[in-house]
Amino acid sequence: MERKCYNEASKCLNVDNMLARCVLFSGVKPEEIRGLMTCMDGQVLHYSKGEYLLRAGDKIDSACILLTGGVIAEQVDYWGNRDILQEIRPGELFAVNYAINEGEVVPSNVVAIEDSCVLMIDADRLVKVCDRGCACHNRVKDNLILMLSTRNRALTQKLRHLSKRSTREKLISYLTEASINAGKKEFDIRLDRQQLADYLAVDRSAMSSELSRMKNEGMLDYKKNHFTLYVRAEE
Amino acid sequence: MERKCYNEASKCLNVDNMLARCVLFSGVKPEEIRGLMTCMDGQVLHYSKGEYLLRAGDKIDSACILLTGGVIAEQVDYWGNRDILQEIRPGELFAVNYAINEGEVVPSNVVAIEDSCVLMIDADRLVKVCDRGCACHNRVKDNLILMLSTRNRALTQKLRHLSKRSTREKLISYLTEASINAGKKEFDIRLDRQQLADYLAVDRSAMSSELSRMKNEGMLDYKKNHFTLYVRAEE
DNA sequence: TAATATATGTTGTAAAAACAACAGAAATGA
DNA sequence: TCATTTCTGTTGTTTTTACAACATATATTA
Repeated sequence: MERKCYNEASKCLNVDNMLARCVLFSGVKPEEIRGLMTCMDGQVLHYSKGEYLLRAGDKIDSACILLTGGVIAEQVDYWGNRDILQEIRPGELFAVNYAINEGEVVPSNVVAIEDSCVLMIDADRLVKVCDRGCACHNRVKDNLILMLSTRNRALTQKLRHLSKRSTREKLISYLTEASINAGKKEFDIRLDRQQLADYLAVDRSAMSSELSRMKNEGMLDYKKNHFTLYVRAEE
Repeated sequence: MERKCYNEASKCLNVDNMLARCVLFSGVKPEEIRGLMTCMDGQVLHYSKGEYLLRAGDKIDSACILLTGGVIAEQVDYWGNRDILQEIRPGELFAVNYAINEGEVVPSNVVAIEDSCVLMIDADRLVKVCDRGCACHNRVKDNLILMLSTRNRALTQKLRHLSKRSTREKLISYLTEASINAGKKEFDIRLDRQQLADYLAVDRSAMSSELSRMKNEGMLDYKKNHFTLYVRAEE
């Protein structure tokens, strides 16, 4: 695992444009990125395939952006069962929540599945606006707030569905939300059946059965991704 | 529902000290709060018991802090079934994620269960640091990042457990995390059985049975809130 | 268009969870 | 200390879900 500062590393990597397309740097011009990296002291670390970037239990002080390669977050339980939580692709920001809140430990391993370059940005430098008071640093901070807030919404939403005990209740929660978002009782959903089942953490075929039971009961109608909800008198 | 600016309303409410204890205003002196409220144009709204602060589907541009009284967030599905998601107490910040991301609709109703006073802060004014460049405004922004990040961690963590399909897997996920946090295989948990069951969205007695099954299999031992995990060879 | 692949729905069976009812342990308080 | 309440564990029954295997519908592509 070798370490370089961003401005040196970027000579070979040529990732300025890629970074400029990240939400975190939205509104920052590619040519401003290098200045930003100086003031945030961005460091680029190289990991070989199979090497661990983070291990469950670590405490960290830097947020990470994957520049090249690929890494995954994996959860390994006490008894050794492994579960892949997430695949992280170039341009994605990760570990930021644990870097900002330094006391908290990282809950999962992060491991390189290809040779990878990772940009590390110290959370304090990311959050505290530097003395030079550069406008783009403030912009990054605003972007960070937006990203955290967006993620928060998505998580809250999913959690509302997953907190329901039965498949039917999960479906009702999901479909109600889709209907609220659409602003009407007829709407399309973005997920296919398998994706929806995965999202709601249920079996696909069992979910299909439940949907058709609900259709028989007159609660709703659907064809593929198009749903219609019906209020009806209790029989 | 009547509306006043903060500095006027606070004459009767006397909530400067309470606000100063909120995480959002941590590090801001009580006497600075009023200046901050001027520059953020904080408005205080009064709602009578039963009145709706927000309805599912609304778009909003202000974050809310409950000053006095009590409100709840409730989810009502398309078929009219009501579910209380959250009780909000004085000092708590809510709706901030939907205010920051203006395009998104609020997914649940918020209704006053007592006569309540609510401080509304326009999200743009909260996030954009004002021209006067007051230090405490920047401090509030830092606090907001910390709050969003903390909440993000809690949600991610809960979601990791709830994404598991079976009670056993949920328990394994929860206990593994507790063990990682403790840094050893022996630890106390903060929740009692009913709270843990609610957190994992399973039935308490079924969860108790599962725990004792796991104990019989030699995976772990426990007494009340004290748990010990055992690695053991497959029999 | 035919052939193939993919997505969705259906059914019966096995497994798991919820539910209900109760017993015993621990905590609380008079 | 005893009575009462709260918490936890246990058991049997019912309900729900997962699972597997297959049927049908839809989409894709040769």
